[in-house]
Amino acid sequence: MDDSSFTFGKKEKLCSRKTIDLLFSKGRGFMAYPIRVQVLPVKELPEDVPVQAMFSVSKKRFKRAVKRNLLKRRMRESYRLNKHNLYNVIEHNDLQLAVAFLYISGDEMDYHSIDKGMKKAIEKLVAKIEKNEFTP
RNA sequence: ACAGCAGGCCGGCUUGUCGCCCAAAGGGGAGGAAAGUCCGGACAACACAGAGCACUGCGCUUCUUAACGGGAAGGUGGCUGUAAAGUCACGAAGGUGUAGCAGAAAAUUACCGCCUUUAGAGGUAAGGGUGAAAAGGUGGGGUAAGAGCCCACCGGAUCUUGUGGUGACAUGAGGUGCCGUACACCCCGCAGGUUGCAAGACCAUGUAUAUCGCGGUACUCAUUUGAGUACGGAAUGGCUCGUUCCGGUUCUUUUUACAGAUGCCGCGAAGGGUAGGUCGCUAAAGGGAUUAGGUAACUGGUUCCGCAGAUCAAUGACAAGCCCCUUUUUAUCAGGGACAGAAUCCGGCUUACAGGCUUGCUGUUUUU
RNA sequence: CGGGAUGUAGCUCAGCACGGUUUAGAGUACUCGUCUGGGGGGCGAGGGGUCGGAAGUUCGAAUCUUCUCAUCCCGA
Repeated sequence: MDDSSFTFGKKEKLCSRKTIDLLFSKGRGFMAYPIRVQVLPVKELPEDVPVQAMFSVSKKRFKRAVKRNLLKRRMRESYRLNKHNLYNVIEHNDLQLAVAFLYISGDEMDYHSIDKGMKKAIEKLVAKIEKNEFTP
């Protein structure tokens, strides 16, 4: 684990509209309540990082932009602090992934509950990688 | 002191750990509404010789402003309130229309009643019920019975005129019996080209070409057309005139010549493709303090500051302390801290909002 | 982010516009009756609406005005 492993810069964010479209049409998903994860192995990410991630909260479930922003920020914070495990595994397997985290629950949860969910999600994802589900 | 009316301001604070965006040097990083997108501008692209009509919006006065349907101060009337105040309406002059049901009648009214009269017929708005609204009100005279028919007072309207005010208007004097209500339209004045930063400009990527315009080549072959006007069509536009552009009839048939167009090539438009980047993009009708003018909105001067610019989208998470609120006699503990997140930028309006501070005014009660 | 449209019976729509006053209407679905031995289908009758919500104008609002809440569409 190096020093920069708690950062979450622009390089690690999933920005390309094209890859997002591809992720939701071809990627595979699983649940880790209150989060739904959508994953796709990508050949050529534009930046030299193992994972590009994005976070999303439905407008239907939360009308107010303030609440959506708050939940996205909590998810991002939790991902930032827990991602090192995922990075290690991926570098071992020589992969690049595009990942989306969608907030599914209908009510506003505090940071600790979201953190629990995020840890569970990453564990599941790591397990799937170790079973070689994403190697083509 | 309590209750209330009108206005202004604030919109938790501090520290630590780990992070994000812009700049690359320090530094800076959500709001009063960033919201709704209801008005008005700036800015950009496109359109545009001009004139008239229509449509839409606004409509008391004076001022304010880049502009406004906003704001300030003020006027008149209706409604609400004991009051402070709030709210709605208001265009010189004039014209037209509508008012279901009920009711005699919704505006040149006559069912009952009253009066004249043999009857037919006529007069009448005092009384009646209907309705949202019923012919200014009270008293007296008058009359067949009644009525502004006449008179007094009161409430309006209108004309003449004096005074005050920049003005809307206010107020005094005199004249005229002139006297229902509500709404809408006509009319008058002012404003309005359209679309919006996903506007628009540039770069990168780059695959067949339907179609249209311009230029060139070939005139071998095939097809087709032939001056001008009436006329028709298109563009401009909400519509009309006008302007500009295009088409093209002429009794029929044949031959020849000339010129043009299409089939070929190039360029441009369009179409198709791309979904990446740069600019627009933040210094602005800017903000704070102070001062001068003005009742005020606002304007001028001086001085200081340089104040978010993301692009699937930053401005955060966690912890501790303080502050405020709720429960509790108090403290501890526990729970909670409104509405809400920039997206081209400004000026307003409207809507949402815990709690707190503050100025002026009104009413009631008590004391002096 | 910008622009625009629509909310009426369980469902799909009329009626709204410039004109305010009718019992808010049609199709389908539902219930009952009837024709049939029964089903389907036909015929007849019936129930079901605070016209998305709240204020205002008016004697009177689904309709006009203002605010508000949903849903949908278009734009590099």
